[in-house]
Amino acid sequence: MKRVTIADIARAAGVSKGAVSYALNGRPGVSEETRRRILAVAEQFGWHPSSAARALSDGRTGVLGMIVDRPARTLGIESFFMQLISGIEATLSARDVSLLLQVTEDREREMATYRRWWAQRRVDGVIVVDLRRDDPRVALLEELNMPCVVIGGPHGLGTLPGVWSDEVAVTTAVVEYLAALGHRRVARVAGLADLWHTSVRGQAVADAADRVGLTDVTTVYTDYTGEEGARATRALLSRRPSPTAIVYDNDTMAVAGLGVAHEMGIAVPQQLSIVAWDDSPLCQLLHPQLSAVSRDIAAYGGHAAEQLLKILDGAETRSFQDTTPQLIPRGSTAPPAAA
Amino acid sequence: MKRVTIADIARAAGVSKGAVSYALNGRPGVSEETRRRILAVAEQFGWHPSSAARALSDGRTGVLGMIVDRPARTLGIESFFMQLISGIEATLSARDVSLLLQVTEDREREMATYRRWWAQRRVDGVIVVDLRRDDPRVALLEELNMPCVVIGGPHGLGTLPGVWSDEVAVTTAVVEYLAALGHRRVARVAGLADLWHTSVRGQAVADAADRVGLTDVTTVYTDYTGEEGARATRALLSRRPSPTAIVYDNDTMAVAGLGVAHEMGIAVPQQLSIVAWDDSPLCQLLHPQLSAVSRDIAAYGGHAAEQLLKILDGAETRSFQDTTPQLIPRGSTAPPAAA
DNA sequence: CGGCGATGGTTACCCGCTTCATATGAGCTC
DNA sequence: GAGCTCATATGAAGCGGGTAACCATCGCCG
Repeated sequence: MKRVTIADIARAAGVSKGAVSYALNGRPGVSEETRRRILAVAEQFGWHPSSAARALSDGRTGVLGMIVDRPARTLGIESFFMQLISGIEATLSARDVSLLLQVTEDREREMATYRRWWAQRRVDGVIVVDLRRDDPRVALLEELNMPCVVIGGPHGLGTLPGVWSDEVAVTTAVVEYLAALGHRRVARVAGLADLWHTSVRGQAVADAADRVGLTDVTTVYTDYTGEEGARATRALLSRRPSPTAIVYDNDTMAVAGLGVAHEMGIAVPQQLSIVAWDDSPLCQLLHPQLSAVSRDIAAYGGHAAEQLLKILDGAETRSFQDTTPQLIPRGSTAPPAAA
Repeated sequence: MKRVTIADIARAAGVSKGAVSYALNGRPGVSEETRRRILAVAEQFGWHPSSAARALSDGRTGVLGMIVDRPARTLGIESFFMQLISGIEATLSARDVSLLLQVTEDREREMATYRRWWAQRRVDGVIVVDLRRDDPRVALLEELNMPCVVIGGPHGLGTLPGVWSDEVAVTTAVVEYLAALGHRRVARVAGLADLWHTSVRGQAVADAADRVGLTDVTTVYTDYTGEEGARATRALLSRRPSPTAIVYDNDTMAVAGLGVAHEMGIAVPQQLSIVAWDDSPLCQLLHPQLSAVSRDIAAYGGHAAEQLLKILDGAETRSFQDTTPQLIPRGSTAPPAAA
């Protein structure tokens, strides 16, 4: 079954291929009446221009790429990416741009994919996630001169544009809040040590702790899984003296931590306060409900997509600061039991 | 900065464009020595053939599409899709095929996108999820004659190939297990009523209940969110007599249900047994750990991708039955308290 | 009435790759 | 050495659009 092409439309409308192209793309060169006739015929045939032919001719594919480099095991448990993706999609689909997604467990492969995608002109640009310290992808993308937006920053971006939020501000707010409640021994169950935002939060915690006079701040690094969150929590709660508050870098680990507290007979929030990073519906389903740092992840993705589209439209590459995440206190935080 | 094309490679290697093409694609027509020389030059230039030009010429894009039509709100909470996607990717990336993803909240838009993708030749085929009863997408894809694989079945597929597992068998096993424990009043908090697998499970529950002599089986339909799972649980546990066991169609709702039981002072598993559908690490982080129906979702996605690739390679369209999900009993199921 | 600028439309070439038809020449056979 | 076959390589035609350059009308003005 032969497929419909621009030539078929031209023939059916009694005009040349060129006229069809002009009509379709809203360019001058055809009268309003002819344009309408052509569009009607196209509609009737259900014709859309071949993306390959169009891409070949004008060099644009209408596709953005995104590579997620996390083990499958940790991907499923985090709602972050799915929310991010739906935010990106909401922006893109309004402009008929599509998202090419790659999931890999290998950083070399991710780099190779950027190279290949660009060499093949498979995408117009990419959205980069999980910015790391000394991230080799930054240099690669600069070298390739490939349009992109990094979700993360403002540090470690090189000359690349980023979309980021003020992690320092909210981290400080969390520490100050816990200090104000009376906590003096606070721990943090962090995520992957070499992600930029992990170290930004770490630095902010240290600075804020200094300022409010917390001297006993412990950090444990994990891979974001519930297992490691549980293990870290057990270790922390087995110390003497043990922390009276723990901040988790994602909700899964916070849930696991709550479970461990139950298991060890430690009452939350009476004996232990818990704060989850990245709020999710899950945080409100538990007892007690988890105090959490909340941000609109979908909007975040949407902004990144918008920035990238602007860049592709010729705008100067600029970074974008998103709204600052907010701490939402719920039932899992309270003043510590009298020492 | 002009980009490298096949002509540059041909010139540099001192051969014709045709020879480069043959060498690259492993076709006869060039000697081994020439082939090696050409490939070396290509490697050195970092050249990859333009996907657009290739697609235009041979009609294949090397891209598969997938559309997820769920509200963003419910997408994030379910690990299902992310796991599915990583499984699909694992299969695809081994063959340098990419996945085009669209997230929409609108069924009309999903249908329109299939039409557009196919008319534009943007994808070689699609993976279809969330099969519904009387699903209009089936007729559309049949009409378009667009290569596809449906995740779901074996019913309601029309002539389309599907990848599915024996939901009836595992559902029956769950009911029989609960009956064997001594439960007589069992409830099910189901997902979206018009999804095929929801009704398949419903029918299987009814049949099995009949067979083992459970007469009191209630089903409540939800949108998979924790909120609705909690609400449904509250309603069920407020009845007199109330069910002694509840089966949930996803893990999020099971977690919510556990929370409600806590809230109402109902002991799990002593007074209420809970079974979650689709196991996840989360199920093991709670106390008690949730008994769950487990399946390898990533493998499921991988199989779907494989089937579709086979079809694209000219294989006859055939359905594929995946391994049957297994019930994994944990701490949330026990014999009911003596009535 | 000739010349001029709009307006509306056509033609032909280009984008980068695959592939078919064709050419060249080496190695054989009779 | 003429005639074949086989292996290797080239040239050119298309794939389906975009667009620059060109052409035909027509109305208008001097």
